[in-house]
Amino acid sequence: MSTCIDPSAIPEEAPPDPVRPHHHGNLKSALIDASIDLLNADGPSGLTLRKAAARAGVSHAAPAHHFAGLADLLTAVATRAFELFTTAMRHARQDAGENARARLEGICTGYIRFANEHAGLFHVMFLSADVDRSDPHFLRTSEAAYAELRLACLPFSRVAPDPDQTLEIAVWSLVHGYAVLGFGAPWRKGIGPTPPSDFRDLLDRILASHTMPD
Amino acid sequence: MSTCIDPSAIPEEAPPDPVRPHHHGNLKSALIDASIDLLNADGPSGLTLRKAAARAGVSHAAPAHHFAGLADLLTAVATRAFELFTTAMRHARQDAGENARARLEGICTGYIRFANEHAGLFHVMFLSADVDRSDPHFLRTSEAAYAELRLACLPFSRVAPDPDQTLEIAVWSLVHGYAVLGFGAPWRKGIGPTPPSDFRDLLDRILASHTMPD
DNA sequence: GAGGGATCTTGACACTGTCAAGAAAATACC
DNA sequence: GGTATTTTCTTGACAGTGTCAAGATCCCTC
Repeated sequence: MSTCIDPSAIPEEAPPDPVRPHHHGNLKSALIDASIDLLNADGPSGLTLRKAAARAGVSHAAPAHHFAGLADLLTAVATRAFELFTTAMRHARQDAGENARARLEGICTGYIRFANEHAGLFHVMFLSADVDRSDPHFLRTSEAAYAELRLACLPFSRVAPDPDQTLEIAVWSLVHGYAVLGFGAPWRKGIGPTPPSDFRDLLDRILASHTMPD
Repeated sequence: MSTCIDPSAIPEEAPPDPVRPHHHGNLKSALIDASIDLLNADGPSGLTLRKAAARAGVSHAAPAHHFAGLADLLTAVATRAFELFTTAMRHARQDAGENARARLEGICTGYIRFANEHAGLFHVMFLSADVDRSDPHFLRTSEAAYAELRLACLPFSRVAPDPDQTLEIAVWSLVHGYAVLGFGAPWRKGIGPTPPSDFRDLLDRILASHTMPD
């Protein structure tokens, strides 16, 4: 009897999708990737739990098993983004060579360029009200990014270590304010004046009263 | 027959609400007020078209006749907020007296204090992705706020007028970055280091290389 | 006083995040 | 190896959101 029917010929009852098994395999990471794609494509409001799920090829409620909610996904995205941010600044520093001043400049340039080129991500990292900024994993990676900037400021400290961190806060506020008030993200256009041709002039004003280590 | 029934006794058919007439009177302004209340109470995500309508005592679709959509309401709220912002800085400047340096410091202090005390509004003004920042009315009021800061920077310009606006952009970026990276809004907690005891130290670094006009 | 435009309401739609219940697969356990 | 449990995902539902269409109501003008 069994020979009468070729098992491979009959339309089998429920092989739901041979290419996509029931288990995704690495859905958590895939959802973060999808979210970053959506943010880069459509800006801060382009990210949605359901759209991220659809882009990862999964039903709308699947993310709930990996993220407690939208805020949790946003926090994970911001965390991943800070890793990219740190490596971007690190590369900018390395490209700048050995000179301490050039290195700090490189960090700041990387900071601003990242804000412009990844405006959606940058928005989530710094401006989203939903990210849980007390999350331990988020804290660790964001502080790693700040450490990169702090390290570049160290050679310019009036006293080392500066107890009030005045210089690094000044540089950090300057570059962040400049990046945020800028210029590049289409949904932030027209916010301010034309940026100066070179950020160096602004940095000069912060470092003017200091000895140049090189 | 008519005497059999006291007209004031029967539950009349449809006097919908004697205290609230069909026409609100000044709904557009009332919606902006309600939105500001909601933002101050519940933060940036507390503002909703329907909630603003309910708070103004009006049906959920009524705002559509005064605002093209949520983005339009947000733009109007941001515009109103910039007016408050400007007067706040102006008061801070007047309280600071005649000394140019003290006046600039007052402006910056007012800037930061406003960001902390009206965090929800500040978020909409500067950080919301939905505000139409090319709206003429918005542009006018926001530029008035910037003018207040620019005016306070004028006495410190190396050359007057500074063609590159380097100084004012430096001060502006510094104070804005400091305010945004701060400190005060509960949903932004834990973002950075402890702020220095006084913003004056940071301002010193911007103005160090300049002649003090007073 | 009648017409017309502005203003508001009601109802509906698609979309959102979130929850509950169940199916399917992987894993643990005996 | 076979069963039980846990993890993972699906389906379905719910309230809340912005937005649109159609109608009721009011005010103003002619």
